Amino acid sequence: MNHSLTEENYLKALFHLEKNMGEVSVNELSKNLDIKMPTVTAMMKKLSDKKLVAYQKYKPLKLTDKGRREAGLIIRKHRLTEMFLVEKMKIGWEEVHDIAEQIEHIKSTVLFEKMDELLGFPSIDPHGSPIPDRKGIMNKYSYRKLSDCKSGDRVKLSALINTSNEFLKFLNARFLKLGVKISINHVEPFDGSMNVSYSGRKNELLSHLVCEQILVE
Amino acid sequence: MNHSLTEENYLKALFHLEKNMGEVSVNELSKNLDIKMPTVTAMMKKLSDKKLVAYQKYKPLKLTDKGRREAGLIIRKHRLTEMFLVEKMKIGWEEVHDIAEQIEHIKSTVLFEKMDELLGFPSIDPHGSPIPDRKGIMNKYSYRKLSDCKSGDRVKLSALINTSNEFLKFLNARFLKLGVKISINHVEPFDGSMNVSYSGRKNELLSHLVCEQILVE
DNA sequence: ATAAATTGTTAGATTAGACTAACAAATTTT
DNA sequence: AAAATTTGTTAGTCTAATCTAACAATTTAT
Ligand SMILES: [Mn+2]
Ligand SMILES: [Mn+2]
Ligand SMILES: [Mn+2]
Ligand SMILES: [Mn+2]
Repeated sequence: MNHSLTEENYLKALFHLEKNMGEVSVNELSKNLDIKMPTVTAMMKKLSDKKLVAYQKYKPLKLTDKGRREAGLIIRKHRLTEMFLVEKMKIGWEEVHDIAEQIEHIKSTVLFEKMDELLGFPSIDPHGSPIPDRKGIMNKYSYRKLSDCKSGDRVKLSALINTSNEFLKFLNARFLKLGVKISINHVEPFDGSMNVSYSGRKNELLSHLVCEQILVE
Repeated sequence: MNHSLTEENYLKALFHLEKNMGEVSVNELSKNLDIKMPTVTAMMKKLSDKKLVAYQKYKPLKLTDKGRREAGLIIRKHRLTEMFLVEKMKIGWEEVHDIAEQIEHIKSTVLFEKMDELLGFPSIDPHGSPIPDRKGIMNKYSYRKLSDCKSGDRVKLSALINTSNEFLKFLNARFLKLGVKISINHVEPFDGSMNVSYSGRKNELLSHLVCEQILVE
């Protein structure tokens, strides 16, 4: 129940890869963390000793229930922090991830309980991602991609797949943020780009690549 | 300009010992950090290479100006954090030190600038200790100890020498906090204990040991 | 079914930060 | 001044987390 910062980052990465890809290979985790494969193998054995990962040579990596719960709790701290930084400290949503990446490792129950309380027990972070509960359980959301919508649809921007600094700045420049109601005027059949309108902005053009990163309901 | 958490803790400890004791020995620093002397010697050499400590074999340890500035900046982050946790997050002053001990190592300018701004650029932390400025310079305060006051004095509780969890809980139990106006009714010559009154509490008895930990003006 | 490419493991080295044991210098006591 | 004590340094070991090089297993392509 007490892990190093390094172990925590491995758990978190594994959790996210499992969620997005299903089976996770040593190679994938290695690339994701930018850490060489032998180092990853060594850490998997260590986490296996701690019963956080079910490790078997040459088999896909799998978190144990315990490992998944612990990872969920770290992600909870990460997302509560991001929400706190945006809502209570007025830091831009494109700046909070790097700070949360560090604060998620702080050992303190009271700090995160206070954040939770002051935020009114939020269920999503500033990018629309779900905040795992106190047991580390994360609800998966069921939004669809903006790129899957059709001409005439009127939808609400609810979450993001890509939450990188660069993408968030791209959205800032176009006044796109969570909650914005988007009307799809036209979908260009050739490249899948969309002509959309939303609060104040008329006929904004969004590439297919961008529309694939945006989740709506 | 980029130090490990470990290096930062050494710098901070050195800073505090220099401030309180003047000359600092390897032995003192070793005891203070609860790290064996050979480890401390090794770290002093490392910090010497980084021009943060002026290290000479068998001589007292001395921070360089650079080292003192860097230490000041870490203490600044620590104390801004404590103030933020108490003022903005309503965490008890006896709980914030352990959290700040971790958050002081977070790498982020915006986080601490926001704290500073939201707090209205405070000059002291929740225990009355001065917050170093943006250059890492710390004003030393010129309060006197409650134990140095005499019968009939009316003073204001302004800072604490001991800021341990236990002492803070002791003060909590007696409703003693920063800003409280204390009237000294009587000083017992035998053991130096004081009979004092303050907002609501009449004839509270404080031992000499306790009075020595309280700074007033 | 082989061969080639990719993926994964093992072995051995490195760095940061800790330790103990042994020795040396400095300080204090006698 | 000599002896005893304390303080500080050096040398060598350990663990966590990283790496590279070499080899082995698995998967993919031919
Ligand atoms: Mn994030
Ligand atoms: Mn992290
Ligand atoms: Mn403190
Ligand atoms: Mn610290």
